[in-house]
Amino acid sequence: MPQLLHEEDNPPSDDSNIIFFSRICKALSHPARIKIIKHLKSIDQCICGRIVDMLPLAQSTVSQHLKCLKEAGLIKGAVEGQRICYCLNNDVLERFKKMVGSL
Amino acid sequence: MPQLLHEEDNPPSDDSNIIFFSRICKALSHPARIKIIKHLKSIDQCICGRIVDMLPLAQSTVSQHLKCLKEAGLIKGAVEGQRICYCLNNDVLERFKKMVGSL
DNA sequence: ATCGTTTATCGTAAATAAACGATATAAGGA
DNA sequence: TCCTTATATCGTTTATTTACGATAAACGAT
Repeated sequence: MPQLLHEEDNPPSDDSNIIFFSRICKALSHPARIKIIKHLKSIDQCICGRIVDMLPLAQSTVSQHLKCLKEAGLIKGAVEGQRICYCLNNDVLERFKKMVGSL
Repeated sequence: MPQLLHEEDNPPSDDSNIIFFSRICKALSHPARIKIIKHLKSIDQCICGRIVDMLPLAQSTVSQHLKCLKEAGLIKGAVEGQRICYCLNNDVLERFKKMVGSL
């Protein structure tokens, strides 16, 4: 019987781990984005507008940073009526921490 | 008696911690540089030329990546006659790991 | 003194990132 | 329906990154 290939069956290769890791690092390579992560950590979740208020940057710039974090998988955004509520994606954060630990 | 100000006396501000952290992340935001770090971790120290051999990149490009890691403080290079011997800077690496832990 | 080896730096081209204002979109309230 | 609010996206400018080949600098060996 031929073996079925499911993504979950194959542990990520060393190389794809490194790619994952470098992507997270890139997402965290800007002070504004680190501040966003720390803020979300401290208050659990946050409306986009509060994040804009927190940072000395234009709304469009903050939106760009949020997109960057979202694309890296570090945060998730949930629509709440008119607003977007952001929170950390702890799975990704934990995977990242583990990999840093093994540095 | 006026208090003398030594750098070491002032714990780094939140902000300068964030700057430090973002710099390290930027240094680790490229797969080649992560490979260099992992390699140095696994063999403790390494002549520049071996690192060049390890990576599918031109010598000048690798030299640039090494410079980037050195400027971030992650590695140190020691002249050994004609060659340069690179090794990790564990102090910086440990400080980074601690900060990741507190994410 | 010259030659080969090793590494760093320079110059440059192409790609990506960061910032902004302007504009689009979507939801809620009048 | 129209207006306001909240957020995302577009278009643009400027700066930075990545990669390379060519060249320079330092050293050891001949």
